[in-house]
Amino acid sequence: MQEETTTLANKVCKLILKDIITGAIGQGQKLNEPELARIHGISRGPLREAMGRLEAMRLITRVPNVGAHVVKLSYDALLEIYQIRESLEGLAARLAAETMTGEEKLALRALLTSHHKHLLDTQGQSYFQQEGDVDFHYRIIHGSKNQRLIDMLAGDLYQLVRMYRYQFSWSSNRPHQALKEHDQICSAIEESDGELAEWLMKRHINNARNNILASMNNQ
Amino acid sequence: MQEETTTLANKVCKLILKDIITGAIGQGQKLNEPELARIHGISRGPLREAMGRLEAMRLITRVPNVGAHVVKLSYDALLEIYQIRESLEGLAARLAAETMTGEEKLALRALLTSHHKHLLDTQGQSYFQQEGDVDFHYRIIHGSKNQRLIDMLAGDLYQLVRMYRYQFSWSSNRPHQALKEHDQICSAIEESDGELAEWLMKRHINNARNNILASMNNQ
DNA sequence: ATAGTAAATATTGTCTACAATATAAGACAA
DNA sequence: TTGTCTTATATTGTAGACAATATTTACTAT
Repeated sequence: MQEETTTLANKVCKLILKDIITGAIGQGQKLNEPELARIHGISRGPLREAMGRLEAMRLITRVPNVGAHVVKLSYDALLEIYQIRESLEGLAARLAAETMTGEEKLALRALLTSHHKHLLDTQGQSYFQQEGDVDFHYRIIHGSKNQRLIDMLAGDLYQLVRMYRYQFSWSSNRPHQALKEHDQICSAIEESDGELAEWLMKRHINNARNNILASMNNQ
Repeated sequence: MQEETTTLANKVCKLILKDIITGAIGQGQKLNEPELARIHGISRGPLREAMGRLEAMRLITRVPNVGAHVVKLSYDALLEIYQIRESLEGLAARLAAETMTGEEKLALRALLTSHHKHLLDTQGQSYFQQEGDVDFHYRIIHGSKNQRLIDMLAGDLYQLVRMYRYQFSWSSNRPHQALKEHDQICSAIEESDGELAEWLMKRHINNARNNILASMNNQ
């Protein structure tokens, strides 16, 4: 087994990333460089590099000579993200339908079968449901074979979505419906019907968006 | 007039960015830290921060303990970008049609009028035509009012597009057609017809994409 | 001559110290 | 008490030196 060799900035970046996503470092909180460096036992050099990456992901914002703060989540920003996801994941679904190999399609179907089983076992509501959703979308994104698209969706954007899931905990209260929609998308991909896959994916994400809107009005 | 105060990393980042986009620093070229620092008269600290941002824009790639290299442009990557632009700028056009103020719409029309005049004066082919195209798309993107979308399109993605324009010099040999398409999009926006604006923008970018494909086959 | 290995060099990663800027605390006047 | 200015403190930005890793060069054996 090869020893995983990486840079300090990388390791610390992942640690801080996790703290931000889970909320251990709260929204709007200031990131103090000497303090963070001390906590992780490194110097400010690599720490600042780590912070630079978090800034690139737009999880923190930096002002020269002032410092870095964790972004503040808002429903408006979340809706913006879902608009973008609808466009981009729609594209991803179309490309996936056109280019996924038979093997990949089988694996996607197998994933859905396992989700279906889990949903019956746990009667929805479980944490698994969230991760399952992520997995499904993740596979389709990668199935698009468009590297730039993959980077945009599976990189920065999904970190933010994860952050919202942790901290807004809106726990999509429509697991059966969502799974059914996944099924439809999967079928379209199996039949290499790109146009349909795109349309279904856009509707699927739009439904999720409306779900968010509804939970907004409840508060 | 307020003195523009910023950080060394910021300034040097912009300088190197320009050199990469114009090709002064060629594709695939290694970026030597001590050398670059000496050239710009700064230390390696801020230089590395600047490089971090260029990496975030995906204009350079870094490998731990090895170093940074300028990305290599390829038709495949360019086509990937145009697929994404088609989706995202289509979305931007729809949102712009739905949310642009009367003032913004007037300014957009004025821009097109000026482009039309320029095209007659210079019989196309001019450098201006490129920048004009950028301006038009830029305004629509900002008209969308979706900040995340604006960042994605007007930020990283457009730097790459500029780099391709400089170094592939495919000088879209269809200025009249492109201007006509801009006109149509502008009209749809003026009428607040979001659906049509989206459809026209997607076709517009797809045409540009086909133009690239054609110039690929010529080589 | 070539392949492989070991020393030498160069480059990147990291740390510490200092300079520049911003923030907080305290003194003074209204 | 409140607002403003001055001073003190803390934090960020930058520089330079050292450590760790990669690359090149030189050498040896086949």
